[in-house]
Amino acid sequence: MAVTAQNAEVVIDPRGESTRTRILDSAEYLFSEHGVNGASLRTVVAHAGVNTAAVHYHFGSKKGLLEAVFARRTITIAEERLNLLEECREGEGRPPLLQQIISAFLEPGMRDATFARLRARMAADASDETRALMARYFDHSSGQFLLALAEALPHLPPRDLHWRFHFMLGTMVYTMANPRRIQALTNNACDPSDMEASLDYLVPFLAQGFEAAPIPNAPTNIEPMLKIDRSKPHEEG
Amino acid sequence: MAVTAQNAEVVIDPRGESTRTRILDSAEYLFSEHGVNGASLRTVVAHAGVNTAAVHYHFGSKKGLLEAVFARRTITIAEERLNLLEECREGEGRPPLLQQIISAFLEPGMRDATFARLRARMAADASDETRALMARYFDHSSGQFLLALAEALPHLPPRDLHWRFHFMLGTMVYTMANPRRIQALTNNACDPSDMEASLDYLVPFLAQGFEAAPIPNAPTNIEPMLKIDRSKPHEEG
DNA sequence: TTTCAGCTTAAACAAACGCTTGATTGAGTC
DNA sequence: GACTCAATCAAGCGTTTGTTTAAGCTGAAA
Repeated sequence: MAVTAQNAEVVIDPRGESTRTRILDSAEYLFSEHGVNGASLRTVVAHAGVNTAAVHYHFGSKKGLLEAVFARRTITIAEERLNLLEECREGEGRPPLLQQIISAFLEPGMRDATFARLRARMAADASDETRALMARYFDHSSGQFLLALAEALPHLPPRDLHWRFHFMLGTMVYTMANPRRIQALTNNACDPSDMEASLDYLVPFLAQGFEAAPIPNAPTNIEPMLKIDRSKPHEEG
Repeated sequence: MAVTAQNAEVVIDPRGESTRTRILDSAEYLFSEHGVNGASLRTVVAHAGVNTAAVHYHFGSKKGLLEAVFARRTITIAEERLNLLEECREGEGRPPLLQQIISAFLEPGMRDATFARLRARMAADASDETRALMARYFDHSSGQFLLALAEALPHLPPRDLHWRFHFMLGTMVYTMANPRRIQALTNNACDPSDMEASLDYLVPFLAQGFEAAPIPNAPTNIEPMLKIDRSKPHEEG
């Protein structure tokens, strides 16, 4: 617990640390609200109440700041995903239920609506750099969940499984990105910023989709293999 | 008919029209590749081989250029959607099949991969302006498809229907936006730029999801109504 | 008290941004 | 042949971008 503002300015280094986290908080908010290109460093430092050079002192560059924003939330998301997946396995029946796996994958990433929106923006920005950044932090847990899903759906060919995993990412990202659009479309009846309610509708929808029959005709060539089981969750850069 | 340049440069005004469409083509490509903020007017005019002032002469501003890019493709997409929906109704059984409706909704928007990517980018950019632009061009056809879906799924409460329609938009947009990510995840086995193959996997997945049982507990209040049936597909601005 | 690294500051840098200007071109009209 | 006018051009407008500089401040160690 910490006290703030007028009195004590929290625990550790009251100067450096508060500036750092204030920059991170402001950047996370403004990047998610206006996009990384759309939010300038000057608006970030104005929002954080710090100097322009502080960004470059602490993070080196705007790109470094983005990676720091991303890393701060992503590492815990990936950890919580794997923890929840572990709980699924320990639960009642040995092969975990499909809905449990899906929920374990989605829930940690949807708790924080602000960061979720930033992720959605970055997912839409298909540049090589951004894709590499996201892959670096998410590929491991994605691979683990592909394994778990394959276990829960043993009859499903890997090709179909991969497509449907991709579709699941899409619904998740879009729901995170666009709370307002569905609200407008439904006269404010559906509120995706209520993440719990979103999951109530999203998880059964996805589970049902995953359980659809495989697509019969293989148009071109043979099925691919799963590409997974790299031991390190991510590596610093 | 007019003749120009070396031989014949096609039909109408050989000066104005080719410049206009060259700007539109370059802007569509560069906006979709680097984002609207990420692609400057200077790179657009350099790619198009025209002068900077030509953009402002023909489109007024960068925002006007974006809207022109958007309008050119969107109007035909909305038309083709409604045509395909009409064909669904005329087909065999009177109540059109769920998969037919979904396919009619998705297919026209996924033919052009470049513009599809731009749409995905704009969908992730949740600014009021962008959302208003997309709503202006798409709300009518979306409303019609919500009606058709409600007809095909008479047992499904509107609330569930709206959520699932939202999820459908998500998978569509994400699949359009991120061809490379699923390719990397599956060792190039899944290629979303092959739109026909994408649809083969996407439509049954979504149809199955739509047919899931309704979510039982209504957490807060009463179901909303459908908000549709505005006669004009869009109005110029 | 002096020293010194850690951190913050105001000010400025070159480059890139969207947009405007005034002159120039060339086909159509009288 | 003079005139009109949409269309294009080179050049530059003022502003904002990410980044750097050099000086100043602060709190703890010596």
